[in-house]
Amino acid sequence: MIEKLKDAGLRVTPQRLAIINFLDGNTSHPSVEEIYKELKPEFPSLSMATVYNTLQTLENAGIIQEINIEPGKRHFDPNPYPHCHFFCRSCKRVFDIDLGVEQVEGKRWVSDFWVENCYINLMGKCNSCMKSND
Amino acid sequence: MIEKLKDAGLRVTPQRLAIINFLDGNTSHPSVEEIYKELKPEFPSLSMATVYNTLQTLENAGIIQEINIEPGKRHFDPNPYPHCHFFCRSCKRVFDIDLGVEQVEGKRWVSDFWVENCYINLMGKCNSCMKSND
DNA sequence: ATTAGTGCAAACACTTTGCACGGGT
DNA sequence: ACCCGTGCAAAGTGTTTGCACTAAT
Repeated sequence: MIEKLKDAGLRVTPQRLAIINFLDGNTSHPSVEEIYKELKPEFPSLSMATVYNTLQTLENAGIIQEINIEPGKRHFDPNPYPHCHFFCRSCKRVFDIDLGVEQVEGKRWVSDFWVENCYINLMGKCNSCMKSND
Repeated sequence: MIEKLKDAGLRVTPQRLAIINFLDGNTSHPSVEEIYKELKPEFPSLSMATVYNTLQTLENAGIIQEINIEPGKRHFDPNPYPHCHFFCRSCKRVFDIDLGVEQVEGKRWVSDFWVENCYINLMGKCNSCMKSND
């Protein structure tokens, strides 16, 4: 991921490294605030603005993907390739979910629209919330 | 739609009628503010709170569907059945788009998740924004 | 040396809440 | 008469912005 940063002509700063390290291999699909809270102890000077900036930058560079699944809250996924997500309305967590759907990658025309991204979002309750009746 | 209101045990108020009338047959997928602005002249006393309340109520009753496609802004569709949407990043409009995908309706288990809704969202640029280079 | 990136605080956009009043049933 | 729905204002949540300072190249 650090290589990808350099390749994109972006500067390697401690803050960016920390965010990348936290996201890399992370399957929890954290929100902006979760990322901030996680890194704040280690980086007391870290500001929300930097987290927002960095995530936006990484997304623009195609290194991560934004997940717009929880109304009014942005989540991020270190895996930039299209895949399906599930949002639990009860515990508010985001999961990867395999629907066996083959998602087309890359930009293309679909009828009258120039499609750049495709998102498949499922909503409901995760198993543990179902069990505990939340 | 008015019948559906009554069937759901909801009161038929002028505000709700106005919102339903505006949405019914409307394919523009308006945001909350667009609905408010449209109806305000006709209903000077109308408040945003009522618009939010009503839309939430109609969604809960399964009469309309919410579309979470523009980050940080809610849109609504009078068609409550699952179908695909396209969001133009340039003009910020939401369109119906036919992918020829058969979407399953109703709640069901998908692997470990209790799935209640499914959304397929495409993002990019609409034809007219492509042409005008916006 | 240059200029991209950071951090702070204030501003912003959208949504929710509490409560008194009014209208639908 | 009951009580659901409305409207107002205030508060809440998440995000963006402007600008001076700092640090990566």
